[in-house]
Amino acid sequence: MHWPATLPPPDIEAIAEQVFQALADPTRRAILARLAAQGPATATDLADCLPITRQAIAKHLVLLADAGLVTPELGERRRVRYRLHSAPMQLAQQFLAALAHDWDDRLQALSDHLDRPAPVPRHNNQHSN
Amino acid sequence: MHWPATLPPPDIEAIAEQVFQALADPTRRAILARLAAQGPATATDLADCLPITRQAIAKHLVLLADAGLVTPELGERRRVRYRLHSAPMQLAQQFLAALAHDWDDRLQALSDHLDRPAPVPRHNNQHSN
DNA sequence: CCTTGATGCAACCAATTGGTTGCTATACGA
DNA sequence: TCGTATAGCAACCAATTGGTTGCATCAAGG
Repeated sequence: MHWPATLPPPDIEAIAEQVFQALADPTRRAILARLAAQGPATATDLADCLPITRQAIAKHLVLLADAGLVTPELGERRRVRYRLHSAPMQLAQQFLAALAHDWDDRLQALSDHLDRPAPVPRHNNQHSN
Repeated sequence: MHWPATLPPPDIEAIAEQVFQALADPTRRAILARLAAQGPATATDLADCLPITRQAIAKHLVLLADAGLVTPELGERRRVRYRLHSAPMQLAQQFLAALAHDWDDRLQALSDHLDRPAPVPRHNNQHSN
């Protein structure tokens, strides 16, 4: 399902998950690389320079379109050209950055806490061990 | 295969691919979230708070360790605790950022090129609309 | 010594995935 | 009108994946 790219994304994590899944496959990355290098292309075009069938390409393009990384646009002769769209990747990138930062924060807090399991009270009235 | 984390990564793209693959799975993200929230844990610990078996967790941990997101450390009673490691995620994040930037550059160049197939001369002699 | 709890390994299973072939429909050109 | 080329759909297939059960092993504690 393609939600219009102008509306704010319903869930950053969902977008990020789709982008991760999309980018985890080498064939998908090849498709994206081709689109980045030569601009919009049809599934048939892509099948010409990749060692798999047009239908396999088409399936990948559906997945990429769902992730928002690519948008289909109807051409003149009922041909559908797919154009690259980098916005969701930047979203995923921000998500990754936030996640890494969050992890480091939490782990730092944990380590701080575990280093001082019984913080020394300011008064010297510790009444037991 | 665990290459020692002290050596420089053999290939950024390979690391990124593994991180993407790792982060594409919700169970794996749950494991990582748990490790971020409560610190290092064993596969058995994780199985206690997730609805799948310890062996399933263990398989995910192998994958996560391969991606470098987690490092196993041998504990006292032959127990193996897994500790979170955010470095490869930051690498993947940088990879994503570079990729997005590269795409935008190439697409901008393409669009520039296609917009001016015959560059307009500087004089105001545009002879048609 | 025997029980208990934790790890590791292997086999197995079902669902998903990446890919193919085959078919239909449609748009253009000779 | 017929031929060519492209897009879309469905069925099928093999490999991978996420998960399970079962078993052998090892470390402590009674």
